[in-house]
Amino acid sequence: MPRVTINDIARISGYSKTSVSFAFNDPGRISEKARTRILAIAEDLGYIPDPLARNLSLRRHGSIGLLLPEVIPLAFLNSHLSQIVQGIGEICERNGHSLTLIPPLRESVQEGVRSAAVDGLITIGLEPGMETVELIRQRHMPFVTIDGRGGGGFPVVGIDDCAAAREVMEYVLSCGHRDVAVIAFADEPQLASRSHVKTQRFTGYRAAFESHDRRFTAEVMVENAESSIEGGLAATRRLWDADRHPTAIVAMSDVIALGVLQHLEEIGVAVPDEVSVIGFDDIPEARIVRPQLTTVSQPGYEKGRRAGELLVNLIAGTAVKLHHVLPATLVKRATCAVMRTSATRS
Amino acid sequence: MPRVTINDIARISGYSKTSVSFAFNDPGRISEKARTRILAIAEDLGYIPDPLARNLSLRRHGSIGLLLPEVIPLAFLNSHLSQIVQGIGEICERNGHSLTLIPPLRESVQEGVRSAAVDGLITIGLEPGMETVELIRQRHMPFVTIDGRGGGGFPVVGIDDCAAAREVMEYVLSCGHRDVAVIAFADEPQLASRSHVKTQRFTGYRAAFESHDRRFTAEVMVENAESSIEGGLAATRRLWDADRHPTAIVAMSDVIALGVLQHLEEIGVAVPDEVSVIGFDDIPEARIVRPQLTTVSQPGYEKGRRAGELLVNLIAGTAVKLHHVLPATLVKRATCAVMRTSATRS
DNA sequence: TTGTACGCGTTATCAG
DNA sequence: CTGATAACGCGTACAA
Repeated sequence: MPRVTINDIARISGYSKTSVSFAFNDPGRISEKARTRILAIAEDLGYIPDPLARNLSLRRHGSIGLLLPEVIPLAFLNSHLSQIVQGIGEICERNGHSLTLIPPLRESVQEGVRSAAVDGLITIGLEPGMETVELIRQRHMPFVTIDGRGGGGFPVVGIDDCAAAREVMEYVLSCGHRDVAVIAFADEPQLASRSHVKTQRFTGYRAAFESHDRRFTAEVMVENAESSIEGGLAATRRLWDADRHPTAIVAMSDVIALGVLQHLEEIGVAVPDEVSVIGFDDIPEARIVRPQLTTVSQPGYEKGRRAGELLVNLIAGTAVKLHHVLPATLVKRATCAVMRTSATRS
Repeated sequence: MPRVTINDIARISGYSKTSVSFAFNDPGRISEKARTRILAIAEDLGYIPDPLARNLSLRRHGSIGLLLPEVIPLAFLNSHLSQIVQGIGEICERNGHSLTLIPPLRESVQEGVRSAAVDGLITIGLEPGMETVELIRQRHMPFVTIDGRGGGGFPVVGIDDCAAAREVMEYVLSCGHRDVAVIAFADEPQLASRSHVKTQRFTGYRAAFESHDRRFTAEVMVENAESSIEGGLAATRRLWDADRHPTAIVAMSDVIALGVLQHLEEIGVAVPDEVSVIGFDDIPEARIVRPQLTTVSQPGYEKGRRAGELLVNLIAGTAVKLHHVLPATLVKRATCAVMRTSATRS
């Protein structure tokens, strides 16, 4: 049995398409008699308006898009994203939207934007001038960026990454650490979704060093890593394989830090006695791991919620504040300790 | 500046809509001259085909739907879902689809199905005869169920929950535990997405008890809980508040078990010395928590992957095998111990 | 209160 | 061989 369309109902009931549509969407505009008859026939044939055609007519999709900078299996390796999704989800629900995850299509983020069937986009780490931004604008599609560079008419939700990074590094330095390693986000070939955050963090680290009369660039070991447990594990392995033994490792994300902890445990290095480890994000796992992870708590859920709210307002044309900076705070748990005054290492 | 449509390009170029469309989608069917001219004008005006209209024409959405039994913030509290999403994501990517998360719309799962703008649905815990199933069928929409009841033409991907539950409980009993508590999934008012799994698990538990010449129903304490850390925490609190102190707690999910561990730690009960705890799923956190969680490892990623593959084949009309049962194995880590032979409790 | 016509991109079918 | 016409699906502004 083929699909039942509005025309079938119109033909069989003897009324026009318009009347059938009104029977469902604007009952007051047709006679009670017509409505009853139409609804009965529709019910009988199991008529469901085709969402495809319905969306075209209404010029809306009923869905909000989350434009991912990387493939889904990779993106969800970081539970911070999961938290953001939860926050966006709360708003979607409230507004009767679904949430469409848009990975790079045929390896191209742009291709994803071109064909995205959504009413608006939440993006990650966009900056004015990027090609992706131009494309979104060309499609006249409302969008919000999480962790991007704001300013102008650019709608952004994020934290002050520079200040947070500085606070972390000040803490590490004040603990007496002299041999510090930073495990940073790897540069992405595609959408450079973390480049702004990365730059901000480095600025913060540098400021901390300078306030201690030290030189970041000359003193600190920097490793790049995929933001995942595996990434943190590999980066730490590279460090030790090259015989570089920092006494403190500052990771740009908790999942990376989790990998660091795992590798250190495997090679028998005690945390925090021999090496301190600090993460960033404060994902749920940070409280589960032992010792509990010292990290920067940033509100992932709230970031998603705000971005969702802002986007919905942008779609409705009622947006007021385009620039949202949420609080982030250093949470001192158990993986960062004051350096012992003995010889730092061999 | 308003949206540029195919009609604008047709009008300005002097060709018809057909030719414009061919210039993009079937270059061989128009002259080189026409193509060049059309493409130039389109480029110039920044023409992007409206995905809304394009989808209607092609009768496809370019998206796969994941029908969630509960609101997004709640659903993602369990990382097992996150793993499933990753698996589905891998397939989406490969086929150029996006992934649409469909929460209950206006508190109704059915409403979500009605308006879902997707080419097919991956659902959770559906069983033949359910209202939701009828609705999906009415929409002529291909679907796959994860953790549902199979048989007939019902496409299912899952594990043997009964056997896995039996194995868990056999192990617990063989460790000498006499006072066992089960923390089960709470019954859902909406889509009963966990009822089949729950039934299967109970059947398995019961079988284990019987093979030990004991009676499950009479002996075991059963608590229901939301599948989240918070849920496990609350259930454990209820147990202890009622002065019921099992020596082994069997949770139906790892997140619940994580909550159990957290509460036991808070009230100073040693795991596994005083109480053993067993989870289900083997989410990444099970290896992060200390002591490491004894649990049933079921392949969340693979479940998603298989479901995605099956759905894509169903959409293409090339599906072969409709019933996929994946392996699940008991992983003995550190939260379940042999009962000491001393008095079990006061 | 109800019907006509339009919008959108693709493609089967037909005309030149 | 090239290019145009018309139909698909629905909702709704506008006309009757």
